[in-house]
Amino acid sequence: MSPTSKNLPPCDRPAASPDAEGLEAWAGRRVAVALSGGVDSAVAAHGLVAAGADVIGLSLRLHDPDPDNPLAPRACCPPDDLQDARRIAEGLDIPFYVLDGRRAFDEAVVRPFVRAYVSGRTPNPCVGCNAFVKLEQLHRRAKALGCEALATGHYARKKDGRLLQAVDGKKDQSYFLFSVGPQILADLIFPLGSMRKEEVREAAVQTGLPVAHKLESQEVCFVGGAGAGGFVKRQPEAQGDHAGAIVDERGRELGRHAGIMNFTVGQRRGIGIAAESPLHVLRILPETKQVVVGPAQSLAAHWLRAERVTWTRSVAPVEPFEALVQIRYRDPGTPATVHPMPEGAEVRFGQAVRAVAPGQATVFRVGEEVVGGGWIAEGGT
RNA sequence: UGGGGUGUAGCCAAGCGGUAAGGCAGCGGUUUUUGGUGCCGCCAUUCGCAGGUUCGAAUCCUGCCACCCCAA
Repeated sequence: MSPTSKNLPPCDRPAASPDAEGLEAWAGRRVAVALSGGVDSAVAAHGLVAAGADVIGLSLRLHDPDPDNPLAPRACCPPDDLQDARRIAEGLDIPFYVLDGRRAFDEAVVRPFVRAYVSGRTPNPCVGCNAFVKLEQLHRRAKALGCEALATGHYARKKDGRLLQAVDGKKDQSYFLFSVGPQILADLIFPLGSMRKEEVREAAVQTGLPVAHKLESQEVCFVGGAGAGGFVKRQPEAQGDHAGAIVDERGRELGRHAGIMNFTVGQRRGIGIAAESPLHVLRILPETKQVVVGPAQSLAAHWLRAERVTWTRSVAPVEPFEALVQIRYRDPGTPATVHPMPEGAEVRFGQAVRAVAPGQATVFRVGEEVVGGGWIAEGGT
C-alpha cells in the first residue's frame, strides 16, 4: 500500500466534543479556564465569560523563585504571574483557584531537561510542561469541579475533535500540544484559535484587561539569567566533568569546550573557532564528550528516528502515511513519509532538512491537523 | 649569519603613493512560549620596529627585529 493520508485511521468524534468555534455554545455551562497571568489566557477567559459560560479560573504554581538565579524578565509562567491571574479572575468576577504543580513540574519537566542536556540532547521543556503538567493537572481539577471543558489560551484549533493549527500562523502553538492525549484533548477548548495575535491584544485593551500590555514570554521559565547551560551546571545530575574536544568531521581536534550542555545541533555561535566559513555543531557525542563541528551544508539530513511517539487520535496509525513534518517549533514543515513503529516512528523526508537536533520534538501534520509527534532520537543523511 | 621569502585586528586576508576591503571568531540587538537558526549593528586613527623621501606612505628608501624556507 502506498503511503498516503488515507492510511490514517478515522477519528472517532465524541458526540459532545467541544470545539473552539462558537463560544456561545457554552452559555450556561461550566467551563474551567487555565489562567497563566498573561494576555492570551485572559482574553480566552473573557470570551467565555462574555458568552455567558459559568467560568472558573485555574492557575498552576510551577516553581518557586530562586533568589540566587533571578528569572529572565520575559520568562513564561513566573510565580509573580499568579498575582496577575488572580487580578484577572477578580476583574472577570469568576472563582479562582491555584493548584500546586511544583512537584509534577520538577519531575516531569525540570529533571528530564537536565538529563537531556547532560546526555548531549537539546530538550524542549514546553512540550512536556503542557502535556504532562499543565493540561494534565488542570484537566483533572476541572473535572473534579464539575466542568464540562477546560479552555486555554493556546493558539490552536479543534475541529471534529481533531487538533488543528491556529489561524494565525505566526503564533500557532499546536506544535506544543502534540503529546496531549485524545482523552484530554476531547475536553479542551481553544478560544483564541481563530484569532490573530493583534486581535487578541486589541481585545485585551478594549475590555480593559489589566495585563493587556504584557510582553510575550520567550524564555525557558525556570532557567535563570545564566541561561540553560548555567542552570544545568548547577544541578546534581550534572556534576562531574563535561568538558571535551571540538573536532571536525574527520575527528581532528580543532579546540576544546567547557561542557557538552552548552551546545545544540545546528548551533553556530559560541564555538569560538575561526575557519574559512562558519562552523556549526553537527553532532554531540556524550560518551567521548566530543562536539563535532562542520560547515552548514553538513547539517542536511533526510531521515530521523523519533521515540515516545504519541497520536492525537484515539486509534494510532500503523501504516506509513504522507505528512508535513516539523522538526522544531516554528518550522513550517517538510513533506515526508512517516513510518509508525512500536513506540516510535521513522521519518523519511522528501527533501533535505537542516539540523535535526536529538531531544527536540517532531510533529506530524496532515494538512492543518496535528496527528501526532514524538521526540527526535537521531537523524541522518 | 650563503641564498630566498614573509611580517596588516584573536585567526585568515585584500591593498603595492592618496588617506586600512572581506571572511572567520567575538560583542550587542532583533526574531521566538524550548534550544538553535536567521536578520541587523559594532569590532585596526592604524599596517613588526626605528629613521628617511614626499603635499601625502601600509604602500618608496635605509637600518634593525622576528618568523619561515632552501642550502649546503
